[in-house]
Amino acid sequence: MKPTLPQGTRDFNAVTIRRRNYIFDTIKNVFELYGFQPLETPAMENIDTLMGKYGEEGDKLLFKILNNGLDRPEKQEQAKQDFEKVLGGKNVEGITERALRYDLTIPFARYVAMNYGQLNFPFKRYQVQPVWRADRPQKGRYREFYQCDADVVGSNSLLNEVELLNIYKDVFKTLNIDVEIKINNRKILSALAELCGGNERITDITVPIDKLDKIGWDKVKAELEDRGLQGLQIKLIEDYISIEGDNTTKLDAIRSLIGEIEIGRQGIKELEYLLNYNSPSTIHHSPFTIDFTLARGLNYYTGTIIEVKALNVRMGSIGGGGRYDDLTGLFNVPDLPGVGISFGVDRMYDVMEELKLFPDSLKNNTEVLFFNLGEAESKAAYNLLQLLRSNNVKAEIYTEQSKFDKQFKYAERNNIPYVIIIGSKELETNTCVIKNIQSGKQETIAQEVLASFSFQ
RNA sequence: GAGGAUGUAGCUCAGUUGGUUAGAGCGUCAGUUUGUGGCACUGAAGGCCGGGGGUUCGAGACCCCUCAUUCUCCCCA
Repeated sequence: MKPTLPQGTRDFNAVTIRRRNYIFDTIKNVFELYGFQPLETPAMENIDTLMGKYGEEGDKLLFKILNNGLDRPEKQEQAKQDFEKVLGGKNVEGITERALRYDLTIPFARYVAMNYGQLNFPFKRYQVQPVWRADRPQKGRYREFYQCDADVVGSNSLLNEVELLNIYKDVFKTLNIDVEIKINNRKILSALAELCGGNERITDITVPIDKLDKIGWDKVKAELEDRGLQGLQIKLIEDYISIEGDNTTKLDAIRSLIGEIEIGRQGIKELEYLLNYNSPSTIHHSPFTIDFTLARGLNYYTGTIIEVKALNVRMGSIGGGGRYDDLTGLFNVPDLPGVGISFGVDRMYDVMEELKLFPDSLKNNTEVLFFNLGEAESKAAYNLLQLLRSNNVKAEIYTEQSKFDKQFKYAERNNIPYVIIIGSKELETNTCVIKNIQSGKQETIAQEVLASFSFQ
């Protein structure tokens, strides 16, 4: 058979893994630095845990796992009936009762709800694991990809937002990725919705304006009309999205637009708090940008919302997050507020590769290769090999007794800087030849002093 | 879910208005060189031209179907 990969999945070679680990390690270090503790959850969850949490679209994108044992004779009749229902578009427990995780937030909420009694609140966890979505793959979109999340539950304090914003700032600064960190507040959008006829309009308003930078005002306007918004309301939304300038200017403008509404005032106050806390003297030079068109699709967000966009490159968002007042309510633990952020590592990788941001020092591999030039020769080499390893020198031996040509090429292609040659001559005199592949220089030394040779 | 592009050697790709036995570069293997790689030269192996059907005297090329990859929209990280 011809081997292939499932659509949207990838193998990772050594170089790629080293680079990915560089990103993972950077993020994890910052998470730990801010006092977050690691958590891992299973690749699969009960399907009930995930269904209905990501909107209609999300349900379609869940990878569902077929139950085992459907072919057992005593189950076949039931299985056929259940499958009929599946064909009608329903999920039936008899056919599938598990699904692959779609994000890290809902499994975390499930975990918090299950362990509510044991956790020490405010509870801060980070999680670095793959998620799966049955989306159609394209640039920057995969069916299996990693998310790195940090969340805090059990605290209403905006200090948590301050922390998370600074985590974003620190990670992208360390990795040298130029980003725009955009923030907004759902309460401001709620106030706008209220002015447009009620809070239940929020989706009709946010979905179109979220697309503004992509499709332009005319199309946004058309979509608003389709969704039943009318003259004065559309004018208001136009005024809203037309707000421009630095953060201070934007705050002034939004105040005069929706400042009459209580929830809007709250949202503005929160936004102002975050910007002042992070950069008290120079609000306009803040690394964070107010973006009133930022809405975010997930409807469980209730306060601050954040999204990170890489500059100088065409790529969807590489991170996002926000505050949710009642995530665990879905699992019968009400009134537990939380706030979290997520890093999209695979997109960050693509951005860094495109902008050539990976340091060369990541090519960390074997330092020494012992040639294999015969039975007795390789045995002598093997003893020295183990000696070097015990001195923490990354070393290997060529396991085939091949021509020099081959062994040299192996060293070259694997970027191994040194080869050590022990042939019959060296065997007799208890010496070995150390050759630097790059410079071509070589020297013969006694085997007993090899351990103190400095490879660099 | 909607639309576009591309499938030819291990890899990257040529292949003219349809015309003999399908090519190049890189890589692989062998040799020049049995204890010294990179460079050079010589030679070799390697192809159901994604799959199926059709048009034609004749299809890698044209038409239809199908599969795969990729990009855009929707949505998202």
